[in-house]
Amino acid sequence: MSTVTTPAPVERRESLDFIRTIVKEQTQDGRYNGRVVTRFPPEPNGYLHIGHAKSICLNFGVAEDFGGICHLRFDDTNPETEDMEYVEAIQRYVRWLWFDWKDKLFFASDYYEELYDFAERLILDGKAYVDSLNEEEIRQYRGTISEAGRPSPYRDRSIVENLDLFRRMRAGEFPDGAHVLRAKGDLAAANMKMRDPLLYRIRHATHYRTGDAWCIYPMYDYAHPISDAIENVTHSICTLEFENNRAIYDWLLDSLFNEPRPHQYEFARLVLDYTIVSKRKLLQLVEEKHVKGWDDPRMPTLAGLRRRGYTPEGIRLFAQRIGVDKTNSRVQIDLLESAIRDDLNARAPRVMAILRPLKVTIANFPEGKTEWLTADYWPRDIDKEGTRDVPLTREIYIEQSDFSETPPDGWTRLRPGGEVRLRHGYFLRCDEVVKDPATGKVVELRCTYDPDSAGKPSGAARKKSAAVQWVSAPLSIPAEVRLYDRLFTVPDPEDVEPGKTFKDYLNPNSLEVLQDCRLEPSLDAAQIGERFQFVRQGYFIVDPDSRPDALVFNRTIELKEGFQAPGREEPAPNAAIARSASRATESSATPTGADNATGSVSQQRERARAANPSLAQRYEYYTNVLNLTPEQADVLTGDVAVADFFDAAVSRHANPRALANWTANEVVRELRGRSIDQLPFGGVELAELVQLIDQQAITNAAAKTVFAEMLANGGHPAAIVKRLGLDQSLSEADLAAAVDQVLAAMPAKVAEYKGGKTALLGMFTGQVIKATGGKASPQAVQELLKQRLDNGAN
RNA sequence: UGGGGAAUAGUUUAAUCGGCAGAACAGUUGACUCUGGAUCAACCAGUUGGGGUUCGAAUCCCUGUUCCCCAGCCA
Repeated sequence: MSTVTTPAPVERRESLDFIRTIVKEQTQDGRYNGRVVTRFPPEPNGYLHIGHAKSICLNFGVAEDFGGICHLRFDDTNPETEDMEYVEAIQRYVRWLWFDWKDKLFFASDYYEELYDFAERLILDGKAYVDSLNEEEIRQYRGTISEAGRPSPYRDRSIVENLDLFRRMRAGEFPDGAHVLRAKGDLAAANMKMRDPLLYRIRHATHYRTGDAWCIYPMYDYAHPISDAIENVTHSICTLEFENNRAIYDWLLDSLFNEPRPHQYEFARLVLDYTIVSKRKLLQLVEEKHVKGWDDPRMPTLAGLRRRGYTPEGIRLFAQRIGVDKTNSRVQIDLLESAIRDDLNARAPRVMAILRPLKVTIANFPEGKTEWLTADYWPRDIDKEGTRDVPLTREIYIEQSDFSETPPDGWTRLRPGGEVRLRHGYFLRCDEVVKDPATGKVVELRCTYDPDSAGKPSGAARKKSAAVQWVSAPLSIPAEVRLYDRLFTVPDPEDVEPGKTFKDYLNPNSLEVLQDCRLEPSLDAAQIGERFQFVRQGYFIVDPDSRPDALVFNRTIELKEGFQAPGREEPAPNAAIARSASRATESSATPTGADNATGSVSQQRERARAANPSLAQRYEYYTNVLNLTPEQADVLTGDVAVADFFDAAVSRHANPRALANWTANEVVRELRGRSIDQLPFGGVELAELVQLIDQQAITNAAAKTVFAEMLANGGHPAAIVKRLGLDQSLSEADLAAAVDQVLAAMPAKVAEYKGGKTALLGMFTGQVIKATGGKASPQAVQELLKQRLDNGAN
């Protein structure tokens, strides 16, 4: 049997994630002429892990979905940490996931010359300078999050001097740290990243690709955006912690390139329960021998997962199912495991293996006889065919856990005097239990089989007994089987108690090696990397440690447990405890009632009133005389222009309450940064609109339409109403017709409504109002709808 | 404490214009089964709190709360 070697089709999500939504819009509006170019930009200084898999699936997946391409670019701008070994490993695992970068393999180090030229151009444009402060001084000068930075004394060097210095930096005239190239950003920027970010530093180090050709190296914030632009990337997708860096990204590309240029979008990185992905910590696990290496099957590296037996398809399925969003989240391990099982279920042939053997002698089976029974590789529900023969002999092994002297309720396996089916074979009855007199441990079962029961239905009496796996004692083959459990005992190993480290949460039982396992003989020729389901136990893969006649299997994952045998040790009981504990911590934070508003926006308005007595007076007037709520008055008096707008409205139409609502809710929302007097209409026009509502000349819904029109093009409400034909001239007959038409068009929904789903009334209402062009009044519509629907008249 | 982000079932996520809160995983129950698997069916369960606008709010307005990121010559 060999495992399938083409990617299985992966299920699709029905809706687009926010990145794909953006890409779709932009391909449709032609911004990039329909081009979609993404990139996966690893730094070759470590191994890929499950978190990278999410990013790979996103970047390559988006390209695939929109007929574009994803570049594989190594972001190798730090000579001290990078290595060719990682470059190769990374390529290997991207390919393993079945992704293809075609001929688009790039290295930032190939752009060093170009990058350098752009830097000179920035200098020439007066946008970058050589700073000669040392590292500590630069930190000092940068300020903190609450205080602005100060300009470096070297910030105003002349272009000529900057150019000269920068060229000499390149020429190797200075030692490490003597100078850096910095962008002229904004030292007072609240975004720390914009306080004159470093572009180049001096490093007399040998680069794994460029050797000693360079002694200045670009920083990520400089190299990354320009590399994207050089490659004509359209969508540069990265994780959330780079959100602040986007300001540099945009600043740099706007300085150097024209639209359409690349743009950066950020998504939330994967955080998986019971897993760490920090390079430093992973390295520590390897170096301190908590695991056997980078590809230890307990490691979250792609190397580890592969060796464990996880499939690329399963991992892609997992990525598909967790989706992409900007919410920081923790994914339960079940989601991953379930995806892997789903994939393996359809592709791993079933075989019989005994992990913890219990000897069974079948008393009525002739000594020396071997009966070959035909066994299917696949269960009925899998659409695949294939069989092999398994030998039955007088002495066999079954799983220790399939026998119990004192079984609990609901036990379907073997018990003294009880029966089970030998899978693919006969029924077996346990007649006698043989124990070690010294320990009292069960060492053998004496049984008899029913020679007439092979291949026949179990019958009612035997229906609820299990069908257990077994192997011939003399004809089975030995194997080592390695059982893995989660590496950590807590969901979040990085969330450590004081005085502890993540290593204190290592699961001591994460690996269990079974030496005395017995496999059915068909497994004799199993190849490294082949996957099987050991019936009723889980999915297993042949480990590279295997030698001829000394097979080693890794348990990829257990089958979903439908029944937990009592007495069987649960390896990670702390899991449930830890989980409920973490939940308790989460919910222990009880919201406290807010006394005084301290939000910055409300503070600004308060400050405005404090600074301007006229606003303060108006606040009093609005609350005391016009009877507005404090909240309304607050919003209206935070800005003179807004208050003026409102006053103008009130003087035109004396309904302060309604005008306040419109101003505070609808008008303010549309400002979005601009001042209220930049709107194409004023308070007077708003008042005219409200007056039309008050006079019942138009409905509220129609008023919203008019408002949108005023917003777009200005104009007088009455004129717009006329132009749009929104006068409330809907006759009762017209309304009734609209209602009937809507109901007739949706018989299924009507039935649902009558079945009790009254929430549909809103939907019907909306439909009718739309059908009448906003002319119908909601109250009238709903009254009529209820009449029609509740009378049950058909 | 400044700036930037994010809050929808236990978990990960959907929800065109303001109009039916929909899935998957987990859990529970049942059917089926020569895997206590798979499959099928059903159930459980949700809009971060408080106000407001509206006939109608996850969605709009106001106001709280919580969480994440930023002060590397790392990426």
